[in-house]
This record gives sequence, C-alpha cells and structure tokens, in this order.
Amino acid sequence: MDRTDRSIINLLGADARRSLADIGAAVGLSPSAVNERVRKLQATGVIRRFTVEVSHRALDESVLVFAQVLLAPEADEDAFRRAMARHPDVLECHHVSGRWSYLLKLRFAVLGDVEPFLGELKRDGHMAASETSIALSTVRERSFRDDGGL
Amino acid sequence: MDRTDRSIINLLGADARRSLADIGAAVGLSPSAVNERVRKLQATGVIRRFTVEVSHRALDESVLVFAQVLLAPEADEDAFRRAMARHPDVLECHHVSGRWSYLLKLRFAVLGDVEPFLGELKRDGHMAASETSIALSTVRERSFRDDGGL
DNA sequence: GTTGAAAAGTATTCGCA
DNA sequence: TGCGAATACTTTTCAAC
Repeated sequence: MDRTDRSIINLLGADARRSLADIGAAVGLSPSAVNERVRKLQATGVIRRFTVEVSHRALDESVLVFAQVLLAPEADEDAFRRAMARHPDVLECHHVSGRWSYLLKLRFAVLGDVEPFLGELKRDGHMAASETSIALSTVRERSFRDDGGL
Repeated sequence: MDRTDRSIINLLGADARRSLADIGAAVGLSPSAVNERVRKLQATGVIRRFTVEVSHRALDESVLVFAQVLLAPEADEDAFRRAMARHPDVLECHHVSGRWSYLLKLRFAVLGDVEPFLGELKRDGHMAASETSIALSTVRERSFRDDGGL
C-alpha cells in the first residue's frame, strides 16, 4: 500500500472502467504492472469490489431518512442487527456512541413508507425510542476519501 | 427503465466487472443488447459511474463519525455548503429536517482528528452547536437498494 | 516488482431482422 | 430493440530481468 496504490485506487474510484494502459500512463507503470497491483489490492481486501454508482431518483428511492434508534432494554440486540442486515430499506446501520444505540440510513420511494418501517421496528420489540430526520437536500455523498490525486 | 434494466443494475452493483455475455445470460439478452442498455443507462444518468468499493481500514480511515450541526443564525449557508463539498474529511453532507441543520458523515484516521475538525467549523463561524457520535461498529453499509435479484 | 510481447477474452460497431 | 458476426481493444499470462 504505497503512494502508487493510493493513486490507482483514486483513479478507479473516479472511473473503474479506465483501461490499465490509461492508469499506467497516469501513474508511470506498464499495464501489466498496474494489473498486478490491482490484483493484489483485491486479494488483500483493500478493493472490496467493482461496482456502479446509481441515481437514487431513477431507482425510486428519492426519500432519504436518517433514524436514530434507542434499543429497548429487553431487546435481542443480535436479532436487531440481523434484521437490519437483511432489511431492504436499510442502507446503513451503525452502532454508535452517545444517547442513541444505532444510527440508520434508509431510503424509501415515498415519505409514506417511513412510518410503516418505524412501526415494524417497534412492533418487533427492538425499539424503545427513535428520532428520525429527513434529508431535504444532499450537498455531498461519496463512499471514500479521495484526497490528493495522483 | 424496465425490469431488465433493474436486473442489470443489480448485477453490476454486485460486480461491475461481469462481462456483457455473463449479464446477458442472466437476463436473457445478447451481449450487444446488454451493452446498448448499459450505454443508455449511463447516458440517461441512471448509472452515474463505474467505481470501486474500498476497505476503509486499509485506507487509514478507520474512524467513522456522524456530526449533527446547527448553523449559526448569522452563518453564510452557501459558504458552509461549499466548504463541506470541498472538505476532504466530509463523506456526506445532508440538509435535514428537525432540530439540527445538517448531518455530516465523516471519516478520520484517528479519533484525535475529530476535535480539530469541529474546531475548524466553529472558528469559521458556521456552527452554533453540534452533536457528534462515533460509530463503534458497522452492521451494514451499502449505497443502494438491491432488492429482488434478476 | 517490473517489463514487453503473445494469447485469450471483451467490448463495440454495424447491417439486418 | 434485439441479434450475430467482424473489428478493435483490453486484460491476462509468462519468460526474462
């Protein structure tokens, strides 16, 4: 994991379809040397996977909601985590420090889908309390730091 | 944007390096038909870009923090948004409903980097108050819903 | 680790249904 | 829109450094 690997990752983050020759030209390596580095970055788990970034609007997931959840004292925390890991509406689920137990990032087609989701959590006995906020607009949204090009 | 497009997007989301032939076999189309659909999905902005998913641990971004920020009444909101859009530590910045003005998702190398970041916001006159929580563990983290394979 | 060239595999184009 | 064949690239492999 040296400076060159970082550059390669940044370039792939911006456009994972750039050819090895292109990337090589940018970082000063031959295509096969870049290939070997990318292979290792995948093998060591630095690169988790190649994927695609999608317009939420187009996918009918226009409503972005953050929910802070306080677990009930008698809640089965493992069951809660498993439920969150499976739930289609849950994009992110983090165990957090502070007043709340978990922070959830959720996406829905319409605002009306939010209440049933929270009702479900309550009904399942997971949740003692929650506070939700709706994203009115998004200034920025990316998945990793990309400081210092090349 | 029909069912087939959705399937293609889900498949690319799981592995953007799958060949057009593979994807075609999965959705019942020829490679060139898949290619044409992917091209259109990009042209219409449904697919924003091909990218790479990275291990935060490996990138020295182990510390995940969420900060809820209340803007000062006299704050220049546009300047704040521009600052957030540029700041390397800011992964996400959403204008939210409720008690707070903005929700930030931040990543740092070490916990000690958090305080300077908040100090910076305060010093710049953007922030009236904030509440931060640190992610102790992450149950799930993905960027779009992927319900219903094929 | 890196290179350069050969081999294998893919994307892309285009005429046609 | 989708297909299949031809073309142009790209990735991948490998012997050598």
